[in-house]
Amino acid sequence: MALKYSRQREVIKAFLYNTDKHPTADDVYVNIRKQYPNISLGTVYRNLTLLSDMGEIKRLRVGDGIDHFDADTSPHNHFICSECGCVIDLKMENIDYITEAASKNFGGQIVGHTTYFYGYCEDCCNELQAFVQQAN
Amino acid sequence: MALKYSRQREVIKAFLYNTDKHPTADDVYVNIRKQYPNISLGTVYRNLTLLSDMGEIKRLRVGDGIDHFDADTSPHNHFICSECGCVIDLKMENIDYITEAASKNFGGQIVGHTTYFYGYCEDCCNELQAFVQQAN
DNA sequence: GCAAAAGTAGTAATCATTACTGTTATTGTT
DNA sequence: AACAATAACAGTAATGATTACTACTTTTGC
Repeated sequence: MALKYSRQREVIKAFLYNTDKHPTADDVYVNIRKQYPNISLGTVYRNLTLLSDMGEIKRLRVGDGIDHFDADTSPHNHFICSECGCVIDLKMENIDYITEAASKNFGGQIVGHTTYFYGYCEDCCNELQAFVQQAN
Repeated sequence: MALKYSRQREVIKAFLYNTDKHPTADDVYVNIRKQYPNISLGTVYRNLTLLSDMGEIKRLRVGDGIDHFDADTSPHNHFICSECGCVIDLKMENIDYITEAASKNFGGQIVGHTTYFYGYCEDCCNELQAFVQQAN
């Protein structure tokens, strides 16, 4: 029941805190194995679930069928590139007021929302533009 | 290449059009098997993918790791009950203007968004209230 | 230093989904 | 109506992310 220290969990946490990407369990596993070749994929999954249950990290279901994880638990929204699949933090105003709009004409209770924006990231926009120019 | 008629596809489409629920592939499979015991799960998956690629239905990734499907392709938002997992259509004003808020300070191009509201559905709210009253 | 309990590595199992394969149904053409 | 081309199917095997299990290792309070 009581939580005990584990080096593996610390390493996983440190890895997440030191990236602005939004890695999957396998991303975490592959990267940490460079330094700790013995770590088990099950350990990575268990600790990611544990950390997100404790609220220290956030689990993102971005729609590609694979869970991503984010050490930044402050309220913010995400963008997912339809081309390369990358996940990017958005610096935008708070839009939680949309829950009020949703609460109208609804019998139950709305607690919150998850919003993902999609489109083309800056890199993919540039590549696409280069491709079009080359064609001319 | 050309699309051919298939009874199975028609039945799948009809089932989806006659429910206000948002069934999973397995829901569709189980229900249609009552009438067509020979239908294959693979056929259900293939046709659901085909229909959603053609834009006749919409694939919903509601965050439970299982794809749900909706025959209503008109723009509307969904609510997912944190208690029972049900998916409900929301009758609410259009909130697509949030993409403008997201586009500010963003280098790429934002095409759209997927927003899911969560909380407790009417039925679960009532059950919860009954439970609380019973405790007093 | 020791015992209780939490955590781990490694592997097996699960579950949704997709791919494959040999057969069946549809369709445009005689 | 019969025919050939090909889309679609049923049934099954394979895939990929995730979870469960088990015997061993760490941590921790005394």
